[in-house]
Amino acid sequence: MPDQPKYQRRKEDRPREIADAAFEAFAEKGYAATRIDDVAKRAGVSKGLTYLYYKTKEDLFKAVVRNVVVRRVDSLIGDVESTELSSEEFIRGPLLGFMQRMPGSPIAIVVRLLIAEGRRHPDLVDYYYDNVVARGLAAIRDFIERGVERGEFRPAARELQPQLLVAPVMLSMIWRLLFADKSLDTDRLMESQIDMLLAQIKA
Amino acid sequence: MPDQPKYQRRKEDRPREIADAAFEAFAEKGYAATRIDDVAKRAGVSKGLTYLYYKTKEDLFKAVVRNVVVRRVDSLIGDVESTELSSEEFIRGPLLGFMQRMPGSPIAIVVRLLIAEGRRHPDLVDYYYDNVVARGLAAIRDFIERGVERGEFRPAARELQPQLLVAPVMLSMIWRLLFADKSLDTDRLMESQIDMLLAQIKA
DNA sequence: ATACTTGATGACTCCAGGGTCATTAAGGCC
DNA sequence: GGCCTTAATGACCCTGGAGTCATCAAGTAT
Repeated sequence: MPDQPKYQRRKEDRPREIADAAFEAFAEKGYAATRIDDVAKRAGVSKGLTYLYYKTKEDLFKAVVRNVVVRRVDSLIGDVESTELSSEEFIRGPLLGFMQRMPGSPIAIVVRLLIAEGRRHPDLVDYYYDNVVARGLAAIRDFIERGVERGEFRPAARELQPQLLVAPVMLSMIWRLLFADKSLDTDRLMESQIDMLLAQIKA
Repeated sequence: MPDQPKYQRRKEDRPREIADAAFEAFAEKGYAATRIDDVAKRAGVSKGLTYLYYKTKEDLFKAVVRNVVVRRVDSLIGDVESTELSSEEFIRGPLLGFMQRMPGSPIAIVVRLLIAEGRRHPDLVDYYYDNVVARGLAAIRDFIERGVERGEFRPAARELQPQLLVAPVMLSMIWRLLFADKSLDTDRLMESQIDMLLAQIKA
């Protein structure tokens, strides 16, 4: 019977592991119904340790949201600027692909958590707005502006509300969160929207 | 000192009054954070009485959702069929108006509650799907079909996904629930979407 | 007026679960 | 190998809030 130690000390990795476990738990049950004990078990850790790294359940919640958001957003926005495709090619290619992946991504779960708990965490909502919404909208506006300057879009394209592009993504997210079983061709939904928008703004 | 009775017995009205109070409370705080005691206070009633009419907190929640849903949906769907306007006039008039009112209506709050708590109440989600979503989508499809038959819409309009009309409503709801302060011209958003859709399907 | 039914009350029970802390032992250092 | 720091444990505390029930009194029937 080799006496393996009861645990390893892994100060560096614990916070992330706990946050990941918490994300899973929150995703499954929502904030209120998630038990810290359950988070700890998923992370393979005692309840007490969770409180060593996160002083309260709310702290943990905030860490989880910030975590997911930060990990995801930058990559996308980088893409928009680095591409060498024409505007239309970019929209129908990488951008459409990204939009289609959104409803199944962790961002969708963060959105649900925010809708559910946002009222009680206004600072979190602000954080999300600044780091995801505002930056996303700005990126779309920049992209349109560039298209206009290149002569690919009509100048009137500047009046377009970026939210028109986001709306079917939002609906698809909610649809999948609520009606996972009831089928809806969310990919086609986004394609159609892009068709309509391009028809409006193409030079 | 007139000896007014401590309470009246109002068997008939209590359930609705309690459900209304509960709706308010759930709207403000969400399901988990709402205390039955608080609901009772808002309804001007003792906690015990709440349990006379609704056996558990969950029962109360379900009653609230069913209540709001039932009260609202029928009126709308009736409108669609009774109108004598042309299809375009109807869309740009009453339908647009209805869409614009959605984000501020109790339906928006029910949507938030469902997103937050839906996972744990699948029967409620089904109920909502059958009574709101399915019927709403069917109404839109019927409306399009009628437009095609009248020669107002191109036959290809039949291929249109009704969700394209709903998407900006959804986004506006979520936007207002989360970012009440950050302004967004949701009315214009819906108008633009309708412009685009009509451009696609008009004969 | 008196008795009876039942709508309504609110003090009470009970426990789930967030948060604490005394204790343990991993693992680095000399 | 012995010592020390501190990551990690888990038994415990304690509050808040869902749900109960003995009791009261409003309204009704006789």
